[in-house]
Amino acid sequence: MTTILIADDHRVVREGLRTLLAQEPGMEVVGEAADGHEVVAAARTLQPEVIIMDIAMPGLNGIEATRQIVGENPAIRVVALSMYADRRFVTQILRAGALGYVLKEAAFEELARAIQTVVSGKPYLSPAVAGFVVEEFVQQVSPAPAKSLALLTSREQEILKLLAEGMRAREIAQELSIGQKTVEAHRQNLMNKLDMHSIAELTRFAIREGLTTV
Amino acid sequence: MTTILIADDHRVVREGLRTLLAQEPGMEVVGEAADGHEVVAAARTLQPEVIIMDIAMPGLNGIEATRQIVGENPAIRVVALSMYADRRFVTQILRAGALGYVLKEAAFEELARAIQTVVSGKPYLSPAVAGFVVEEFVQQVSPAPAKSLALLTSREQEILKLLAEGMRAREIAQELSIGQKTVEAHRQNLMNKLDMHSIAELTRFAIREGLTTV
DNA sequence: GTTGACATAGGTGAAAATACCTAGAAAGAT
DNA sequence: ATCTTTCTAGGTATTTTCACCTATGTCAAC
Repeated sequence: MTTILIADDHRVVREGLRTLLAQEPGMEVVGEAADGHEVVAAARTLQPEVIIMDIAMPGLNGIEATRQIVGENPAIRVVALSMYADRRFVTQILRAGALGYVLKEAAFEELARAIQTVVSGKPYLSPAVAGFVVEEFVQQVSPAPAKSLALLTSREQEILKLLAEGMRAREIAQELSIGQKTVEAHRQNLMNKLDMHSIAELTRFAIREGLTTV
Repeated sequence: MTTILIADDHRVVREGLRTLLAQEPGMEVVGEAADGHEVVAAARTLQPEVIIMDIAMPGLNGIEATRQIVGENPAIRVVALSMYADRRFVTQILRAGALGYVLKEAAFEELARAIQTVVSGKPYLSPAVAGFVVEEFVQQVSPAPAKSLALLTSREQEILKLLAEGMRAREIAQELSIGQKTVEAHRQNLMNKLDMHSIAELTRFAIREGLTTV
């Protein structure tokens, strides 16, 4: 019996997956988690064989959660379940220790196959993302270093969130009761840390990391 | 027997919902759709009593799809199933003709209750979003008019996509082999159409509308 | 055939973003 | 105790955004 932990911030999605998995012979859902911190804790106590991991979760995202979980117990197999066939997500979560990457556009049958594959220790990638891995292998492309929220201080995250919501430096300064120059300094610092150079990039990053929603 | 059509661009989510609904007595899933155009067509041929409608779908989004479907057949009850408790989404899709609004964070049991409620012609809103409607009722706030991609020309959509991906006006001009001033004019025009005033807002809009991904 | 929408592009000006610099106060770590 | 980090904020300069204006050629609609 393969024990499975489901991590996704949408309860309806968790319940749907749990019901589908209940119909798979040999698979048993032993727990659910709604954010990154929960899944790290649940992995520690439940010691599941497989974790189905959503990437976009509030708080700690799926990539960081995977890094921590696999760091603690490399025997746990993580299957990333993502909305996006984005090369950065694929490379980042694989480097963080995930063995599988399945798109939400895929059929459930593919997810089941991925689970069966990773329990035997072999990787499984959705066809649409397998190409990225091959490309990087062939081209010896050094993947973009993983940028994550963990690089930012809490104040910087706060500034980033407000920037991504469309506020100007002056407005943020008023909101937080600090000087406009201070906000600009924070913005510059976090841009340097993330190696980003425009509000558009910051906005996308903030959404990816769950700091704000679209 | 309540006939149900599921519209969501993620196949795993559709299958999960279908399985969960199959266990509800008196409910029958008669079809699925993966984007807005599909659901409009499916609604016409299948004539379901209820449509579970994801808001963020490629092509035609859930709000526009709802507007068209309810415009054709007001007897069809639409339950919006959304990731976001965003007041604009709530007001827009309700004005487009949806009767229900359920968050993906909600339990499946709540979705089932919403379906039962709307088949009897009564609205159902997740508690987290009901407040918006009450507020607008109380304050007599005129809701922000629905902004959609349909307002923009194809050239404007192209510019918007590139802006949202972090490119500057000068870079876009080079990319499209037109003048920087032209790009700026397009940007200004689409900002006026959408009543938005910053790159951050445009970026979020572009992601919401599926022009680009995070 | 005139009207209107669109893509193109130029001018002007204020505001904001981007990118550097320095620097002090406070808090935490080795 | 010293060092580092963080938050704070000021200076300076360049580039970009944002918000108006006008204007021309094209093309489809009426």
